[in-house]
Amino acid sequence: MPDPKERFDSIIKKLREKDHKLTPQRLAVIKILARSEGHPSIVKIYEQLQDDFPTMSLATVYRNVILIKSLGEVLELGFADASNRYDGNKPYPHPHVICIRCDKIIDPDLVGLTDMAKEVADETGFEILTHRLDFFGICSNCMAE
Amino acid sequence: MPDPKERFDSIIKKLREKDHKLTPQRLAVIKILARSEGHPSIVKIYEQLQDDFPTMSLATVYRNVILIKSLGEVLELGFADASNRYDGNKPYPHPHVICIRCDKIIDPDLVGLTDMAKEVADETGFEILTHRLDFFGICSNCMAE
DNA sequence: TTGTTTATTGATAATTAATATCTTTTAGTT
DNA sequence: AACTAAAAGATATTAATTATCAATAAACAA
Repeated sequence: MPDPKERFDSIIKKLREKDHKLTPQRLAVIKILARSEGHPSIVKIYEQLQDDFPTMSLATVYRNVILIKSLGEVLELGFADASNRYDGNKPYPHPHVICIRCDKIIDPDLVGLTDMAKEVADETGFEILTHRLDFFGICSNCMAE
Repeated sequence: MPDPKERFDSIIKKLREKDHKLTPQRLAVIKILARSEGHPSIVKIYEQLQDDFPTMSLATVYRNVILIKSLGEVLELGFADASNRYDGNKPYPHPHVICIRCDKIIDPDLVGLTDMAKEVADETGFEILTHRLDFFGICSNCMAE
């Protein structure tokens, strides 16, 4: 797992390059994204900021996450039920394992995916730009119940 | 590709088993799902039925697709932008290649995914129930433009 | 074939996450 | 300290999906 501090600095650097202002709210969102503990949702980020920024608007969280995403510094895991989750710690495509009971998301170690992308490109004639691999199941905690 | 006729019959069989009524609208939706040419969206299915059922409600398409899905006879490819697509021809998990320009979706031949599921299960302690693998890129047609 | 029951349809209202709008505030700079 | 443009906060809007409900029709029995 990349160091959250380094991730924070990378994101700040990109924002400075593009002349975006560094507001306290923005920095706070980035701080959470840089860690991305548990692959938080927008609302989870919003809730985590309630103590420090009680007046913060949910729209501000949306706007900032979208901005960071536009810089390629956060990976969006979009779901059809709109329960999107975000990973600003590893913003590049990588597989996920998702518990359908408790919604926990973890990153497994898995190799051979880039080979697959190449294989698919050769077979289909597509120029493959990105990919997404999710495994769905029940985590050991939830299974114990 | 499984024979659409056989797929149609399998779905009908399951509906009979569960004592669901076979309305003309339902049969028409199933006929399209059994083929699933191009992995249609709800609206695409709706539009295809306009000639034969001009008064059909969009809600009816939604309801029937959801019903068939609840029987495990259609694979839902959910997307965060709500542009969901459906495959009633191969209702089990399989990889997809998606053109982000023209929204075409095709099924590549690809092996080794079940091995991965096993690998992930061993590593994470999850009981893996299903998975989803999408490759995103530009198809050769769109690239030629 | 007719009648009865109950799921399904069609039409529309309700829901809800995400986005847009607009005024106020403030970060960055002169 | 003043200026300017971006961002925040509050709220309205949007749009896909789901829920509601009266009317319809499929399935089945007499």
